[in-house]
Amino acid sequence: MRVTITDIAKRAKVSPSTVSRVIADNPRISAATKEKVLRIMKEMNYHPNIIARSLVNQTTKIIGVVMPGMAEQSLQHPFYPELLGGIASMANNQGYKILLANVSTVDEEREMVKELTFGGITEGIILLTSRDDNPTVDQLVKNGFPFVVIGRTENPYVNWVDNDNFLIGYQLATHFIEQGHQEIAFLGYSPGYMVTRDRLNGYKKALQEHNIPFDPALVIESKFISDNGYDLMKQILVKEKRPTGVIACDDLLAFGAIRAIHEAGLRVPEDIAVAGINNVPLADYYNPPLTSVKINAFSLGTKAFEMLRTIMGSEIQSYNRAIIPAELVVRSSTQR
Amino acid sequence: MRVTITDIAKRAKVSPSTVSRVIADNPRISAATKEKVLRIMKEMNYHPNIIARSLVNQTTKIIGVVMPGMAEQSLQHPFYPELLGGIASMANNQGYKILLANVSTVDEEREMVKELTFGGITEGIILLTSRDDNPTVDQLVKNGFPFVVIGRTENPYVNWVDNDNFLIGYQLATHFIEQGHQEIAFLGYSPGYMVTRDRLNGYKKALQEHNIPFDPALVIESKFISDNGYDLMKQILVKEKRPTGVIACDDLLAFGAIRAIHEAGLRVPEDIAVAGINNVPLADYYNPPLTSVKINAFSLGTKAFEMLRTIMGSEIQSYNRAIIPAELVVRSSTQR
DNA sequence: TATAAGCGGACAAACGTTTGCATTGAGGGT
DNA sequence: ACCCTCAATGCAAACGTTTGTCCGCTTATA
Repeated sequence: MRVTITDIAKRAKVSPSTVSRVIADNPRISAATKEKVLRIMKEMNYHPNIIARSLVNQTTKIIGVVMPGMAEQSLQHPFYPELLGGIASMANNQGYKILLANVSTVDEEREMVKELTFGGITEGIILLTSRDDNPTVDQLVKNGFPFVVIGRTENPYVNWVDNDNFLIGYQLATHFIEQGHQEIAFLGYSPGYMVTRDRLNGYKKALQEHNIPFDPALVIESKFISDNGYDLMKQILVKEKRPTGVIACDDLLAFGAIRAIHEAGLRVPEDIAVAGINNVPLADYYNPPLTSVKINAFSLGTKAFEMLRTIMGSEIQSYNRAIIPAELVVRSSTQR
Repeated sequence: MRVTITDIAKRAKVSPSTVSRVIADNPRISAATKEKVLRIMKEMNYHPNIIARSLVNQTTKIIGVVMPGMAEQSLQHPFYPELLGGIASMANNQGYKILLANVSTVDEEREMVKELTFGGITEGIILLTSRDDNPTVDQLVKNGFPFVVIGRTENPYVNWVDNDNFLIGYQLATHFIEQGHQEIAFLGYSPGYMVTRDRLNGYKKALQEHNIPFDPALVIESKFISDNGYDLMKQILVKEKRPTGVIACDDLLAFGAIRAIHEAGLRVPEDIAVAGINNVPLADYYNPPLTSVKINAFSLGTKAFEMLRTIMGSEIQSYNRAIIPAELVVRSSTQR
């Protein structure tokens, strides 16, 4: 049997309310009794029951983090844990805990979000998603629960945090063009994901600014992160018009692509230059070291939490967006 | 204002207890009222308050997962998220949620665990640790809270799940020896971590069985995962007696080592064979593809949860251990 | 017909807190 | 000596559930 506030009260010969006020450090309690109660609390190894406390003051100090398909390969990507780390570190600082919900299907996601919003256990939600047709988001908007999405969302009523993926695509393409490339493949476009769409658009913009015609044949679609770049790159290498540069939507894709290029007897960057996105730890150690874009996932996480706190704490409705700067990291894989 | 069970009761002209029993699908409620109440619940968009429920029946369906230094680089390692995914998927199936606690310091860990155990919010804890002098573990043992550690622990009163790291070291070394190697370096030994100690011992055993003298100079210490293998490998390459094989305690270390070897103008595996541990996704795509050991982190997670459930559900005290088999994956980096 | 049995539902206590308000007692001003 | 004030503490309601017990009604049994 756990020791409760009344046990303390009895032992200290005061009322439970007094004990409660001691815990809250209420100034109306005299120093003498405060000290006595505290001593007894130590003696009996008392710890307040968070559930009971939550019930009365309707606040749990818990936020929910909903991630898609943790069971799948996607979570093996270093991006997720770094993001999670950002959220967690900020949350910790402010005395919040994180309820982690991993969902595999859309239905599961909807059900989980429903439970988290109405169950009274979380005060706010951070949702990881980059698919743009997300019914969960609409649902959250509808019932006015505080939430922040990581990943740009077109629904105007949502608060989100993201990198500027358009700019990322633009900067990468510009970098290639400045290095003298004209035929630049775009690897890993995935129509359902806004991330890749934005990046592709940025890429197009850069081409346009330099009067390079856009060639749809150079865009290779894939199921976002999961597909491996090796196979995708092979698709490119068999084409008659071989590109001299490859922008991959993810470093892992880029690694696969480089391997395919090597196998074809070509060199990186001399024959084909390759860049990835996300700047995974290995990018720097790969052979050749891979040009990439540092996404600052950790900051993405801290910012998301900060935004969520703002929303939860404020009476006035508002819709916020935050852009976390990404930075191009040029390495040998794109430098002659 | 959230809609409560009494709101439903009023509207349905029944008592709150009846509504509660409808939710619990209690057979004492007639089909007619059950149907009526359910309809009204839908209409009013009712969802039970989990906090209140938890308070009365002393069960939250939440388990805590305590990870060290999420804020640090360690969590970027694919191992953690895969493990987390295993825990989460199993937890989800059984209607449990996960409270994620990331702690940066030992003090923080102790404080967090105290809160989780006494706060009444979690029913059990999974602790990730591989340091063997862990005061948190002793604390948990002392107050009899159900918990499982991921990582072998010497304290006899703890339940744990782990790979057989001794066997992993043994198998890797044997593999090298069978390939004709005699001078095999061991990269990434970290005295504070049982996992690397076990692996080193397995390695020694294999040497001994083949009458190869153990040479301490071939063991390169490092701060577990964080150090990069590139620098460590350089330390080896300057030595007069160059090994022909390298066992790295982690794939990331191995990648760095390979890079250093290449830079020194040597080839893998012809001049020096290299193997890692953990079998990260990239191991298969690296150049050359890296021999590694599949750790099955996902199973580690599911098993840990399963064990925790067993402990929580059982009255009788018992101390359980589980070994998740690891499997050697031989690739070109160690094959002539 | 009287009564036991059984069904469906209501009542109220309990879970461990917090908090507005009431109560008590001491001290000070008149 | 009286009242007022104020400080320190106690009382009890409330948060939203669950659940043991009791009650009234119907139906079957003797």
